[in-house]
Amino acid sequence: MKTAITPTRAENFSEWYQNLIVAADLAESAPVRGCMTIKPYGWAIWELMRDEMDRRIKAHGVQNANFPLLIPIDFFNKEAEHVAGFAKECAVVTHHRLKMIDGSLQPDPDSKLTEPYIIRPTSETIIGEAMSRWVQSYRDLPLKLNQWVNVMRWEMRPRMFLRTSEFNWQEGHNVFATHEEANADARKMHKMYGDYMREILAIPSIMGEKTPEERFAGADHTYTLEHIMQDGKALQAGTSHDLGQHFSKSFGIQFLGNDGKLQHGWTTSWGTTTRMMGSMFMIHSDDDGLVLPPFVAPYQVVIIPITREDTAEKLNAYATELGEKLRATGVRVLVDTSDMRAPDKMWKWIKRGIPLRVEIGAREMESGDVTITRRDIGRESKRTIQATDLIASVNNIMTDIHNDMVARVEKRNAEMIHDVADLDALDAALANGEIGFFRIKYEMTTNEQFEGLMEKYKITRRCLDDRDPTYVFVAKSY
RNA sequence: CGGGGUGUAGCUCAGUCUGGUAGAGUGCUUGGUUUGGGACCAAGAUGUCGAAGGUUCGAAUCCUUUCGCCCCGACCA
Repeated sequence: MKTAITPTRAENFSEWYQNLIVAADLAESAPVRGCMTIKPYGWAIWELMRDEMDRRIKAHGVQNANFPLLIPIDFFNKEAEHVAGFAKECAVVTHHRLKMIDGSLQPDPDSKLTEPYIIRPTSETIIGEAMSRWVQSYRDLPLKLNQWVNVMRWEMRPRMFLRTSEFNWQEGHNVFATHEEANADARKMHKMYGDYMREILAIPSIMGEKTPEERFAGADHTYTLEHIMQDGKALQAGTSHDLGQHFSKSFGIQFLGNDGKLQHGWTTSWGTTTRMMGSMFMIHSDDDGLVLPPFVAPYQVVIIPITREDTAEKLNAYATELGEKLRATGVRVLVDTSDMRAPDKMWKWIKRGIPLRVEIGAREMESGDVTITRRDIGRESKRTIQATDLIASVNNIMTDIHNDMVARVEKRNAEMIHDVADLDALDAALANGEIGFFRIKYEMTTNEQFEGLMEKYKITRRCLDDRDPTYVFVAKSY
């Protein structure tokens, strides 16, 4: 059977992924090293994801703000671990003017900045500086801030959506009076992300704490959401950090308690990025292209009139009218009356992952029927129902699709997680070509033998198992 | 930054070794026949051959310089 995407997932997974992005018209690589242009269809998905995430963030009492893109270099210098973590991937702004020199436009040597700026790779430092002024009294706490911005990390190995030099994200930064509150907050945001990914993106996450080796630069605790791709590799899709007092001490975030004593605050930071989109595309899609979870699909339903020359006008009008009735139930509908052949339209929207396709031919227009096909299941789900029944049930169909998608990923995740008794068993499984996550006692991974396996198989510790933190998941990752 | 590739039509690439004035597939436009899971026929448009310099009667092709990108390593939301 011919597939819309070649090669297929089984033939070459990473090439399939690249072609998927292009075929679904989501993004293309930009004329800037490591960067991508997110195209309108891809951005529409991000806007839906962002809007829902933003609602949930605000429901936690967080306020949005916007901090500068450029960060003075000495801000970065204030937290030692943090510098070490990001120094190797920073873009630096050194000049403020261009000049024509020997016929080519170059930074004007006379415009060199006395102190360079770095383009933010993350904003703990510049937000920390602001917080040190904004937090004076215990009455100012908790202070909860978030921003939706782009950041830049000069990554060595870019991949569309998964790792680009520039990416968009939300970064939340909170301050509390006590460590208990801060840690509870980091966990709360972690859980919020997990719920969001399941309820909106139809992705059940592997959730847990990062081991000390894998922690964020400058954090006491890092809570992560790991996703399992169809090829068994891991992808970190979101994190929440308990930063302890590292940043409050580096930046002087201090307040007077109601006991009259001056003390340092306790901060958290938490973020999700456009990488979530990559995860969602990789997890749900198939050899015919994108499969979108209904709640973030820019169009949830596409109506395709199967026209002939003599019926086109009436059928297009009828389809448009049906589209209006469906829209009135709250679903996002596209009526494709464009000047293309019907089969071409079908493939176009299959590749773009629209959850439900509705086809209407001339006879159906007379009988009041429509033919519907679910994208997540494919042609086996094709059936003919009354248009009035579709209108009555379309929202339930969306929920069904979403729930089925969650269940499918949940089943696959379960199959992809393997318990291993010791390092020899892990070695044997990997040598045998087994893919997925391997669950092993954490204490078994803190030795040279494990270092050797990490090297040999390119595996890393993903996170501790929330259900029993003496166990750790290890896997290959993106 | 080390090792290996590559740059030619919107896209994917052939042509370079052996110099002779620009090609294929796909996409695009038009016309006709088609139309419920990727149609067919015909006609047509599209190029500073990454850039600069050199050799030559003549350069995509040979030489020199230079720039970009891709893959493998270190890094990572």
